[in-house]
Amino acid sequence: MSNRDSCIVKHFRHYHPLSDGDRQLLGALEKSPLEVKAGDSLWEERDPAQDFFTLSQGWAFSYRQLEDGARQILEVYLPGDVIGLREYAFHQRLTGVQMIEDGTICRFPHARLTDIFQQSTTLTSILFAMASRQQVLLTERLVNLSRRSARQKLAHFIMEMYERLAKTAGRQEDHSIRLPLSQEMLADVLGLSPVHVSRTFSALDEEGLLHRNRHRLLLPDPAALADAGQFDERYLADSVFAANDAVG
Amino acid sequence: MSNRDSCIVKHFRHYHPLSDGDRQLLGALEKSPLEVKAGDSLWEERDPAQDFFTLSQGWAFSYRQLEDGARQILEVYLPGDVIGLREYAFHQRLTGVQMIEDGTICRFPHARLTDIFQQSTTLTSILFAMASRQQVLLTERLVNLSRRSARQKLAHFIMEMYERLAKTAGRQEDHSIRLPLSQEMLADVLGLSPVHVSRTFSALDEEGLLHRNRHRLLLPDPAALADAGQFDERYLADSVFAANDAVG
DNA sequence: GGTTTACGTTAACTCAGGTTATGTCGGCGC
DNA sequence: GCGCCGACATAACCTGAGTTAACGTAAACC
Repeated sequence: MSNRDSCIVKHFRHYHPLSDGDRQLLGALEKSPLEVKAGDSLWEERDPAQDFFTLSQGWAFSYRQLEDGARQILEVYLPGDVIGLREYAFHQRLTGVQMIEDGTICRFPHARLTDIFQQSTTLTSILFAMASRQQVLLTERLVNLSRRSARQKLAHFIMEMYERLAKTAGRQEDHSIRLPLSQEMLADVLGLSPVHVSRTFSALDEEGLLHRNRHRLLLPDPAALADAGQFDERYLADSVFAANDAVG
Repeated sequence: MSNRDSCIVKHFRHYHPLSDGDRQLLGALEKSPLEVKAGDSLWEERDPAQDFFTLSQGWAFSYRQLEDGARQILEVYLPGDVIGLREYAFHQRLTGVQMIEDGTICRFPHARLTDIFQQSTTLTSILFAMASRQQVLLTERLVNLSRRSARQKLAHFIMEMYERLAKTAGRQEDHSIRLPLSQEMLADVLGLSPVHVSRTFSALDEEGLLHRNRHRLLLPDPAALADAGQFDERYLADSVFAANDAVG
């Protein structure tokens, strides 16, 4: 509860109240926070997989590099997200992770997850809820990639970021968000070419659904943008309470 | 150990040896096996989410229905797979699930998962490994959908099924598999039109990479097909041992 | 045994988005 | 101020896959 709480503890508390024992257990498992720079790689594909990270500050993304040089960005991580759950059952990393901006991360050793399983049902439930949530985010991204037009893809992704940021960082009065992704990164998220991302941005801008100023995006009418992207926020419905119910 | 073991117990044992206590815990949680018909729906989007199923016999798939009528198939489940982990942290189903063939399923109440967390670290680890594996499968499908040509998509999906079937049902001498999906379903898996699935099948057939006879597929040279689909089986690397390491 | 129905095939045409190439703008070192 | 560099914009052209529609085929039903 004090401000000596680590970033891991803070994040887990965001999901569910923790007992002192839970807090100590989490604290004991983590190594000291690590400062990282924009562009730094947390790991690359095929690296040995032996820990998780929590992202305390800054943005990151995970990606797959294809044989033909294309890169697919799989997930964008915001402060508070846990990174690396995907590879729990694997010895090797299957995806790389890089920082988008300078930030702070906390290491969380893989092998000792069992300590948590043994000692705290609450923490176990939270971890399970996090894994569930990530699978749901990935599912939505998959649908977005396979079945929607460029216009819908972009509108949908921006709405997702808008809502996720609202939950962690609060909402701006002017309905604006800061999205520190280059158009090349957006293309790699959305499965488009950078050129077409630019075209699509211009189209949305002309329609008045979206205005850009460098990395700041203004959404004059979020509901209209959501509509343009077939965005249905149910998949972001906070996962805390369902997990709580199971615990309670 | 006896043939009185339920299908859930069988499946979990496939991941990791279970103590008698673990077996009893699993057995106590499940309801009786349920016979289901091809086309039966296990649930639909927006249904309340309160249990998992294990698939004992038959194939199933999960899907999302889009506003414009398109359907995206997210995952194909084979006998032994656990269905519904995705919605652990949600109150509502976000995807539907239907049977592809007649089969048998076992219900596994959602709310009581906590009993497992409290009583068995082994079972908890297995469940976590299953969730990790599903996220990895989904990741690969996402890459397949967003970054590969129709030819690569089809080749890749068939290779995935070939390898997954090899693990559960063993390998045929003639390198053939039974794939009970209509071309319409394949289209909905791969984000293609049924027409183009047909064209692509014909092209692979002419190249000698694949021969079809109704639902039976013959792969004269699996390595060549894998190559055509940029298929790298690392993402199917059996997840049991990594989880075991954590337990041990 | 003939009709129905579901599933697959083939061909002609269309179009969203990729590709390539060139242009613009803001920041930065000198 | 000048030139460089990275990020974005715009335009012309190309292509893979969607769409539509007509036709085959095979199990299924009376």
